Amino acid sequence: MANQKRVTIVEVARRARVSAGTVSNALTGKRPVSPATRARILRAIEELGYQPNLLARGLVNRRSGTLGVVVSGLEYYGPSRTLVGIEREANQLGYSLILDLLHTPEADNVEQVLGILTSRRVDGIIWAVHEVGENRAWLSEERLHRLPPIIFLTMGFRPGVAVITADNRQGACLATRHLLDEGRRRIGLITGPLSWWEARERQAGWQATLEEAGLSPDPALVVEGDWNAPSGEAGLYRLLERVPDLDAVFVSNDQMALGVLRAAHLLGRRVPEDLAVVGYDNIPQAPYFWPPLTSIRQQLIRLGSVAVRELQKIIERRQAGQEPGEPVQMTLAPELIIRESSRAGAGSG
Amino acid sequence: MANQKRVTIVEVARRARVSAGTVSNALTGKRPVSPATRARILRAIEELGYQPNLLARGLVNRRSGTLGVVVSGLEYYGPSRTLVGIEREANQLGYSLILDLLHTPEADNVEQVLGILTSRRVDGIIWAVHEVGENRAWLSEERLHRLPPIIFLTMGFRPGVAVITADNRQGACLATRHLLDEGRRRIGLITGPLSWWEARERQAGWQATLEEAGLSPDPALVVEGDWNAPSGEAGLYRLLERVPDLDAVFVSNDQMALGVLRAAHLLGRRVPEDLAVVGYDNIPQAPYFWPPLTSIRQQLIRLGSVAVRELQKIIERRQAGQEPGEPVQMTLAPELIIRESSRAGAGSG
DNA sequence: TTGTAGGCGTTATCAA
DNA sequence: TTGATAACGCCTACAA
Repeated sequence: MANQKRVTIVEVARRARVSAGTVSNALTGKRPVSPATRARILRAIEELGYQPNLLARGLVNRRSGTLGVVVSGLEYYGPSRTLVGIEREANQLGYSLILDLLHTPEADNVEQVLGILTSRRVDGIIWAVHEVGENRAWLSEERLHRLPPIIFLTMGFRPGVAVITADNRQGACLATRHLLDEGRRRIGLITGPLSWWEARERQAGWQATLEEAGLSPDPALVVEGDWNAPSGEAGLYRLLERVPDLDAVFVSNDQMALGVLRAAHLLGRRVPEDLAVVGYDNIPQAPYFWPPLTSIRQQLIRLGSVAVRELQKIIERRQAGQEPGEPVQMTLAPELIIRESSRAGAGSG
Repeated sequence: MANQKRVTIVEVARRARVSAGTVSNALTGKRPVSPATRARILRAIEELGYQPNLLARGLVNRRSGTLGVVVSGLEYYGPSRTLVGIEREANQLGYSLILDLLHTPEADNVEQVLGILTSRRVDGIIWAVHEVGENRAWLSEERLHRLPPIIFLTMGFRPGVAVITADNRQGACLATRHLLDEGRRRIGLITGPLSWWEARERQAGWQATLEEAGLSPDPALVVEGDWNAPSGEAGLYRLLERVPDLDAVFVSNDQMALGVLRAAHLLGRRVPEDLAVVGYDNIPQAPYFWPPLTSIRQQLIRLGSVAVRELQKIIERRQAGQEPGEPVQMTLAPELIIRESSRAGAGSG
């Protein structure tokens, strides 16, 4: 296994009795090759078990055929869905993915991650890290200039930056309006940590919808959670202390909503009769909560695939030496999934 | 931005008034460089914003510094945890990850995936695809020989193949023994699809434990599910038809257990008084099920990190031209997490 | 349609 | 300790 000559394009060429360049042409199709020689070449490749070296290829072409993907919160449902969408589309377009995880969205090793991706000469970057606190501080026009094309997921729009995101505000509107339509009037809100952009967006949607309906978004109706179930449970206790006649809660994710359901159960408040509950994310378990949970579905897989396609456009434009043009800023519509936890007529059967 | 000369190691060298080789040595530390010149070099790097080109480096070193990771079922809890562990450790050891997803474990594009990873010259591969049906048919000694070092997760041991896996059989033993200890005697089983190795292992653990206790693992006690909640729900109905005095179920994952809990609820069977339930995986929602679900925790993050470390050992050995030696075959111990769904004394409060 | 020469950005070898 | 020089494996002019 050791003294085998490494099989390169030159070996293939030798075997097929052509030059290396011709093999290259046969492989990439960038220049015509006669059927006869192509056949010889393919046979040689087959016999030798030749595999082109993409490192070498990338070196000369100055494009690696890779995309850097930076993700946080992969342990949650949302990010992993998005990653699936990214991978699928990237694969489709012939890119490989170089994956980097930030173990917390506030991670301080951003420069290190960017450095590695740059050194690996990725053709583009997808930044799928939740916008939290100051974790976009590094994002300056100057910094972007020294980076490959990059597209951001899940953050607010800002000039000069390509952003694609699910419409969180709209999702919250759908949820809140639904509760209003069901005749609820004292609608509480359990948010995610307000340092998170998404949490603030969802709060804004709730607030706007209430105001539109002529109701006051009383601060007493709002409790800040931490995305996890225990904070949802605690949140409902707090809310009911302050607002005993609460008749609905919009909870910023399903995980916390699960805590809310438990609290309601323990307090003997019937859901939905006494208290309607709507979550967010529509995780796979939601239909099996007790009662089944109304929630907001986001097009997360689609988010991922759209991001890749848009990124590719940017890459190609830059490759062609064209001006970047106005960066995409796109928003994907959410969808309300109604289940028993908020349905007027629903009993607990 | 166009007529800027690309900043390579040669540019740095020119600016620091040394040769390219010296810059390389300063960077890699493979050969000594005098403090003075090193300082000049570092300054030049700084001023130029130089980023080494890892493609070129990989080409000459014949090691890319990347690991290929092939995963299926990323939408589930387990695989994404494992991936987190892999990424963390890989990062630690200085590897980048090239990610490939199989959208179904029976995927037929295995050769394509292997081809890409080989072409990208990954230093090693982690195959984190569930063993299902014939999806290991490609795995032959001959095939392995033409591949970079590779380590498999989640499959049965076989000679000559490096495998690291959570101990599914042991997990099932823990679950079943716990139910026996709680005084249960008619213990049903809802399995995953039996084409899955893990499902069979868990069944084997259940069966062995029953036999050990002198009980018969009556086939009537077994129903095959599909890992999803509806099949768990349907499974309990079927089970109770056949075995009306069933007093416990071991369910092969938490998702199906969620369905079981719903079925029990709808039938008015109290959990755990009438029916004890144990799941598998210990997903984050499990403590918030109603009642909170007893489950089996697997060390999935650890599985990932151990896999990377073991893979590195193999890589280094091969790099050093040593014989591969006996491949690792390691099993990680699971842990029983007891909650109300199976606790004797537990009421539903 | 095919061959030849040169270069992509690094590192390793051999001198100095 | 440092500097030339030759690979690494592939692609692209340019020439034939």
